Amino acid sequence: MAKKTKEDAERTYHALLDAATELFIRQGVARTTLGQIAAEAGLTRGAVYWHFQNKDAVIEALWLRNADWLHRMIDELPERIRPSRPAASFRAAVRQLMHGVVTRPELAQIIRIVMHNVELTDEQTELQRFLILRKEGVHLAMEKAFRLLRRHNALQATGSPALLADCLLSYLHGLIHSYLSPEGRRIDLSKHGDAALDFLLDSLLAKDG
Amino acid sequence: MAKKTKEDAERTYHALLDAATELFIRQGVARTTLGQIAAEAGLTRGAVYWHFQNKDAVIEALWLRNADWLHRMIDELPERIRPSRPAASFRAAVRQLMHGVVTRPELAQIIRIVMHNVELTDEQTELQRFLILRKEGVHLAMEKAFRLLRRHNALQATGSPALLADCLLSYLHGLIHSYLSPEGRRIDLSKHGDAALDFLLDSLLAKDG
DNA sequence: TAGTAAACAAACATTCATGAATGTATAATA
DNA sequence: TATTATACATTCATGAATGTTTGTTTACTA
Repeated sequence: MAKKTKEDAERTYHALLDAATELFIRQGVARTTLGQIAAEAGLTRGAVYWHFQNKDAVIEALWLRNADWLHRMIDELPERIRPSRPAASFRAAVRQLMHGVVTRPELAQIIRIVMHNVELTDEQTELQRFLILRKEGVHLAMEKAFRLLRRHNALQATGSPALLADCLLSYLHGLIHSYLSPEGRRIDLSKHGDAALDFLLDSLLAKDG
Repeated sequence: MAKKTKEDAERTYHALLDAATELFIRQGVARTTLGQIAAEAGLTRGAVYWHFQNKDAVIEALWLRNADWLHRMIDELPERIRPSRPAASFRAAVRQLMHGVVTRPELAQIIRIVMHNVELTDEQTELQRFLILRKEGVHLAMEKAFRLLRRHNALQATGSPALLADCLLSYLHGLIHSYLSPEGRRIDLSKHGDAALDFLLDSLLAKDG
């Protein structure tokens, strides 16, 4: 087929990512072929290989396109701790994070794919290294936030900032993992998310002035 | 090759499961072929197809072989709540659960494979249905435990037993997921597991006596 | 208005996994 | 001891996914 205008090409690019999202969630990454992705978008494998090197590159591109908001929020996390009410402002920021996962479908999709459909192995692929780098960034920001909270005497819990970050991130991971799971019975974060979060935050955070 | 004695066949069966475990963890389920599993065990694909229908059946068999202790522990959970000190006895039982994951390599392996290397999709495979059934059993036992705790006035948190079970299981899932992850920096449950657990349990449980 | 490069389609070669079918040697058994 | 079922190994046919290459059209650009 012919060359399209730059906007057409961009539309093709997004159409391929959207098609891949659908198929990955419906039938998994391993069972989805690049041919199926192309067909789902009304294109051929040539289009896929023009825009992406391989299947993993599709997932990487999906993350870059859909998870931008998440990384911005997490990077802002330390700055959002107000010296006047550090614990409350931090709690609000974490709530907003979780709320974003619930209300932003494009974010929920890529998180669901990465959580439920990407394998983690000892021998790491390039995609795995890419995702691990992002995770480390998330952890660094969270650890920094907990260091700040301690400096503000806003922590009730003992333990290193790294450990506290691990615990909160593990809990968030578990809650979101359950919420985004295709299984029948799963926690409804839009209703009980804040209450669930509080169970842990009440132990970690001190009560503000 | 020749027919082996019944014990030989059983040894072959376990050798295949062990080989599969190694490869699944090292290079993932999708990138592992049945031929590789056979070769790793010093056998051929014929042996694999004799003992298992397909790759998913290998994982199912692995779960049945390695996760038996886990299911027994979880099923016992409600009975282990002592009317004299309900909160403390429950906390001890949950700790023991997590401790089992840390100290039992065969359990850690299958949990790691199921957490990190089995895809969850909308269109469910037989393996997924199998795993979901086990998960539901786990949730039922945990919910029953929380109902008991409430009846014993051993709960500080409000919220339905189902929600509380969701929260604790999500937290456990997140902690174990991190601990069993192949990434570099991950929480060390053998050192900080109990402290991490307490952060949540202190909010959920009342103080005994 | 060439000419170049982008955006695909289509065909191809290759690899590779699967499943089935068949072969075979021996343990169990009657 | 003859027979049968077991526990594999071996071979083969099929299919499918991948990566690559080549062809074609057209949007830019100098």
